[in-house]
Amino acid sequence: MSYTELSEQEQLRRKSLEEIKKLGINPYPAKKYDVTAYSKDIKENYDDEKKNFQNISIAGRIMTRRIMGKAAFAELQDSKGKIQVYISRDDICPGEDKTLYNTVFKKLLDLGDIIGVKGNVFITKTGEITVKAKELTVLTKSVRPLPVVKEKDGKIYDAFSDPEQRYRMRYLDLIVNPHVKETFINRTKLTNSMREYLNTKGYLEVETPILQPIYGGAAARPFKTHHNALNQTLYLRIANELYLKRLIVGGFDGVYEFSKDFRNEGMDRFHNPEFTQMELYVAYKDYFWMMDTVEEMVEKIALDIHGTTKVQVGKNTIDFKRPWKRYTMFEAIEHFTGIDISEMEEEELRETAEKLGIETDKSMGKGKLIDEIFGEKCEAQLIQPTFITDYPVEMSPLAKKHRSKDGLVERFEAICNGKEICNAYSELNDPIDQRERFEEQLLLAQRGDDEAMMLDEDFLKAIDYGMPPTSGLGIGIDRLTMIMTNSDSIQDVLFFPQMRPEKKIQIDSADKYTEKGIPEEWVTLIQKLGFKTVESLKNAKPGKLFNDLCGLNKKGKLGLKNPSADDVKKWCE
RNA sequence: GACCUCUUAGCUCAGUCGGUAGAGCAACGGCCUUUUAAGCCGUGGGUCCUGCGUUCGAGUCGCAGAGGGGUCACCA
Repeated sequence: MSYTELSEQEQLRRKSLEEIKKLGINPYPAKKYDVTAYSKDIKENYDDEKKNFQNISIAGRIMTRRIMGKAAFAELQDSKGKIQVYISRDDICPGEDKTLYNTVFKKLLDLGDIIGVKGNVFITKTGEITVKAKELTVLTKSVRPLPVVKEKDGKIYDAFSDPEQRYRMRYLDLIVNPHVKETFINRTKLTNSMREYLNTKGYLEVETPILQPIYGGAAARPFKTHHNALNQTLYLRIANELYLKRLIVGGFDGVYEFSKDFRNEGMDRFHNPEFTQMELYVAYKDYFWMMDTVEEMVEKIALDIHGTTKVQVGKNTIDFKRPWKRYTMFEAIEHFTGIDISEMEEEELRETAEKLGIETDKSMGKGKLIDEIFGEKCEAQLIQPTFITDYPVEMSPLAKKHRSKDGLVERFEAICNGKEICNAYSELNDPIDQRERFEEQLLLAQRGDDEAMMLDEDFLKAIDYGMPPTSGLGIGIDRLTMIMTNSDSIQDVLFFPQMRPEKKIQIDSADKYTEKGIPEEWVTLIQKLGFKTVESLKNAKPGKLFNDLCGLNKKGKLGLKNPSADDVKKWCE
């Protein structure tokens, strides 16, 4: 990056950086800085009677600054929040030399710079808890201006709100928008709480392959990659179900994994190509047991994050208090449409779906039709956490057939705020049935379903040896986090959501210009005027370019020797 | 992938009927020793997303493209 390409403010900051160095101050010191107090703790615990928090050190970013002659107030932001700092010239410069205040603090430091302050806490006349600085240390000079967000009485002015910028530069979002940090802290609280719950129950956290030779455990298009040494196609996992089941075969009673999964499908506010699921498998249990477990676990999570089971999500207050409502899928459909479809065959289902205004096509079998009706007519209306049980067998090739109802499997999903948050089964452990189900999937694939599951011989082999009756669960961590943090987009609960790359403008290097006889010192100026490649100069109007270049030279006081109009004309040929 | 919509200063945004761009904050120069979005006076800062077209003249109109957001489709 050359100097003249920088904005005015960036240039000034770089100049300040040099000035600081000239004063013998290292703007990026190597030595550790001992922080002994944090903004939030000071604000919560300072007691003016006791005069605690004396001789403390804090460190953070300068967020606002108000300078009044020999004294100044600054707001410092550390990892926990903001606190005001009072800096008076004669406190930080007790001797004759007032450079640290007059020059360094007043002139050379900017908003966004990171400093350390040592001093005593007191309360100002206006009642604000403030650190009175005795020492000030420059810890990091920032050479790019921060977006400026102002706040008064909890009201935000000029918020840094462009979603593109916020997601591409999440670090800025985190600095400037405090609620963002809160969301991500709560995300980690959520996984910690869940992990704690599972560990207390004695289940083992494990890790299984992300690169898989055969993708399985869900219906989705995968990301495909290639391993050179093995000369083999590998897929990024879409789920880890089949590996965790192998571990149950291997004799573990309960295993779980927080699993980054990858699905090569559309993106919207509920979908990101990589996302996180927690999958849990417990031997000798069934799906009724698993419903109790999910209720208990999610209730605990709500309590750990919010201290209550009630969570505000948009306009809705969602109460995770046990027990949750339970519907079979047929009951739910009857409840919301008034139609009992439990005895219907494929043709009648198709007609019913059409009557309800749902588009159908020939590739849709019985199970898919039922699923569509449910998805269209019921799901969005389920706001309070609700279990939907007993799904059609066609949609669930890894779930055990229902103990008493033909054509159904022992499966449930928990729906909350109109969206699925988890999916669980009594796992299919009959190896013969499992093989047949995979073969049905192959037929579906031939019928044109490009998300049908692949047949995994190695997994079938494992099941042949005998997997105990097992209940399994997959719970969407991003979705659950969205609900628990009142976020309406998945991008708000992922630090770095997937984005298209920013377009790079093609820029020629300086030697391409010098080859044409253009002096090197003019190259950055020419580029600043929009001619990023030598080729593009052919489109330039030489007279205008000549004027512009001399203008920049004069305006920027660069002291370069102006080229002649003829020189410039030659450059443009 | 389709449709709708947005893109102007470091940030948030105005910009009328087509006439070479404005505000607040931030920055810079002043005044000011406890301010509360501190204030007051002054100054600088722009590839109006990109390209092409219409026009004497385009931030503004048309077409194409890029990126973002929303809705739909697919999915969790």
